[in-house]
Amino acid sequence: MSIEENYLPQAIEAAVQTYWNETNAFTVTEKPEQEKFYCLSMFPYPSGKLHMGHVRNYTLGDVVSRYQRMQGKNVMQPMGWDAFGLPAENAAIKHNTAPAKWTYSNIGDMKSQFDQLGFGFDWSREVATCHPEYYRWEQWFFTELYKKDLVYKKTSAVNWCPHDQTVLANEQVIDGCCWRCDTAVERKEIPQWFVKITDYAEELLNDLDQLDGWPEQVRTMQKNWIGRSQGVEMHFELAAPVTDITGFDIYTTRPDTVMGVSYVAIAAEHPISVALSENNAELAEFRATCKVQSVAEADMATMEKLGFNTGVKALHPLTGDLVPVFVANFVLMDYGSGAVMAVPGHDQRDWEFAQKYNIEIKQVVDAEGDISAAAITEKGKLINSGEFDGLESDTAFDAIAQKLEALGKGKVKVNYRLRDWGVSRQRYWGTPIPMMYDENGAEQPVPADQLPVVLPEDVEMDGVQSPIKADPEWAKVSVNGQSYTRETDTFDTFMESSWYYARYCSPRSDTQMLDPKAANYWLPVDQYVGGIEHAILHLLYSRFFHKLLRDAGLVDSDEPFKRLLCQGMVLKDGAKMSKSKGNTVDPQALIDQYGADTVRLFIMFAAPPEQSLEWSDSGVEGAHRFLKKLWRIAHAHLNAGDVGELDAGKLTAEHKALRLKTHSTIAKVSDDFGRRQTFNTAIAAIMELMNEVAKLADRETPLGLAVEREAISAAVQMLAPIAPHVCHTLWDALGNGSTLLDAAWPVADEAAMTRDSITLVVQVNGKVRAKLDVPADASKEAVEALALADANVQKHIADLTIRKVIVVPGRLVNVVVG
RNA sequence: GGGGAUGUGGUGAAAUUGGUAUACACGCCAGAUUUAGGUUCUGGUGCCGCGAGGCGUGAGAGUUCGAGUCUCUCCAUCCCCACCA
Repeated sequence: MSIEENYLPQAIEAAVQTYWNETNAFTVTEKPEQEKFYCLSMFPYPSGKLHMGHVRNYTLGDVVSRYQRMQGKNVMQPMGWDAFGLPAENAAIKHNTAPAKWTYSNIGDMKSQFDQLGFGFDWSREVATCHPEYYRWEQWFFTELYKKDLVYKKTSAVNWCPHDQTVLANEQVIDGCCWRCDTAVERKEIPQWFVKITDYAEELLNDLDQLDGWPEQVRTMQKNWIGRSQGVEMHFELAAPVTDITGFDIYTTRPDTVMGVSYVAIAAEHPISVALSENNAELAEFRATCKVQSVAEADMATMEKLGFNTGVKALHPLTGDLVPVFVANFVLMDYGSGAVMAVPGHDQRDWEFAQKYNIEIKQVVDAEGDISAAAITEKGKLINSGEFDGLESDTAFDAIAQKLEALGKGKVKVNYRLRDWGVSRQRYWGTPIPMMYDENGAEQPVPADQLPVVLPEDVEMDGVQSPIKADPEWAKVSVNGQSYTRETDTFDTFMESSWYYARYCSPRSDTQMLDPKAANYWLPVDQYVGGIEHAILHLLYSRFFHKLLRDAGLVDSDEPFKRLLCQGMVLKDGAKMSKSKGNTVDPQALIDQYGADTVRLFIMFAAPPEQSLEWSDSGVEGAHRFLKKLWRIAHAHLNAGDVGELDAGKLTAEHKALRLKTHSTIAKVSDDFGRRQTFNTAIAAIMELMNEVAKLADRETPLGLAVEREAISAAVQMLAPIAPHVCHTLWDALGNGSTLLDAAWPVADEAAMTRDSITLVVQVNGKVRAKLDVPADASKEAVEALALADANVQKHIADLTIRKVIVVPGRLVNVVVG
């Protein structure tokens, strides 16, 4: 088959995409006898058009998918839409439309761009999280979790704008004010639904060790987020009861310092603080100032530490000494028990607080440091601690814990930083929470046969209140003759994205959430690709959901994602591409100008996947130039004459050299694709190979053309996952028909890679003084003799004494003189 | 405050197990082809030096025959978490 002389990407790409389309090239089914490979890229939020970050993400996933398919695997690469979320509401208000309409229109646009980029998605498995067929199963699962007591309702603090009468997400609070009306944001306590992720904290932490296909960085971030700490919970009695409260618990990780306690601090929302403020206007005012502080301000840590001395005293659990009780703005109600023991001698924050409020600073641990200048936070030997004197901190931890336990005043306790997952959002564009309330306000899950609770799509947005909250009729429901009121909050959109990877295995099932047979064939995901910004939340919630699905008998694995690749950002002029910075590059314009293959090639070539990628227009030109060169070489080759048999016995030195390059390139590229996932170096190696092909002198003889054919074929196959359209066309032209997708990945021929001689570097005292061609099988002694015989080496040895000669076979000789 | 990443030519980057630092590409310079622009091809391109040679991977020390790579102390940039008791 002949090809056009010029590389015309638009025509080629349209034709190849039509071929894939007509042959359903990426539709897959379970084939138990074939090894499967599930390659998943994080589904996008349908925000409008594709940006470069999307292109990078999905090109990576597509390259891995196509490579694995050429390894003979049954590859599933699905795609869908993370369709619920706040931006749709804002866009709907701005464009005076409904969120659903805006979302579906964006999905159409983005899908067409995906097709233009040549991504091999199995569209028969497409899901959109805003479809009732999808979210009904999430609602069903939530009611199942409710029955298992893994879901509960609790009053919890949110950011509240008193002017707009609405809840704000953390990112909508700007400098403590509402992003929309600039009113100061308050903390408000409202009832919300929670899922008990803390029940799985231990397993989520321990199973991180299994995830050896995950970046260490992500595992560390999750570990820190879960934040396991081992400490002691201990009880303090109040000297006199406050209303009916006689005492309280504190949590500490340093029970060894307990003899240094000189005050205790409780949170502003602590029951004792609440009770005392009833009759104490000053305290009530202090609590109010704490309340104004936003829940999410990043500068909380540096905020001034304020305390209020309540005048109330508590009894030290071991000495019985009276210690003052402070209400402090830095104590968090929802960590530990909302109260802390303060040891100014050995905790810097307590030390500063004690300085400020003139509280005694006792030293009870002997370690390096000056207690009059700063707290001594190092561990050491206990002093001034009565019966515990002389014990090391770690031993003292156990001794003091035992003593407290014996006295019934404390016990060892593990605490997690991780909190239960609050899933209620007071917004419209999300999955309705499938709960309802009777006349008495008692909660009840919506029965399975009443699901889904459908979110109305034809609505008008007023910009303040959710349409399902604004319409009193929507919430009215009658079940078995009983009247109920529906929950009008919707789920956090992380709920939908926590299980979509599993739904892809049986996306059309309308009788169950997952078909376990399909799910257990495809799961776990073999390769997950997405942004590092999801390192904690999405990936932790998905891991949690997978364990919930497992415990519901729907999947039989413990973890959802075997191998994880987090791609870096796309930068321009050193900054992340973003609309607000005005430094974006529109992928569509590039596809129109150069074709999808050039865009894909550049983005894979410019940097390794996990590093940030600096955009360069001239770099794109370079990628395009390479594809043109590949085309030109192939075109010339096809017009050069008949290709003969590749008879290894008749090869010239030039032929052998090119075959050596071809097969060592195959070996390198295979390793780069499979093990290292460094596609940039793989492309560089293929470029080197083509540079060698271009220099080939014998392009007339059948044997020379056979050697060239071998090199070009290998290059086309290895480049196929990255630039699939041009490679499909060239592969066809080389006489293979439309078989590239399933063409077996080339295998390096060891015989072609054997060298007769190798170049050896000779150093004198670590400096290169000569390069020698030596027979590949030369002995160490022979190599050493050859190296020492070299004139330039001799010159540098001169009359110095040879102390040592180091021979690294195949690499170098280092002569040490002195 | 805690955790992590990164730092190499004019630029993006490579060097995988401690063994020739700068592969591949961009840019630039020179030449060839072309009426010209574009395209394509060839050669050159870390710094100092006429040269022999010397220097060179953020800075400084250390281990080693040998360090971009390992250890320690700094510096800079970026990211994440952050009053977590």
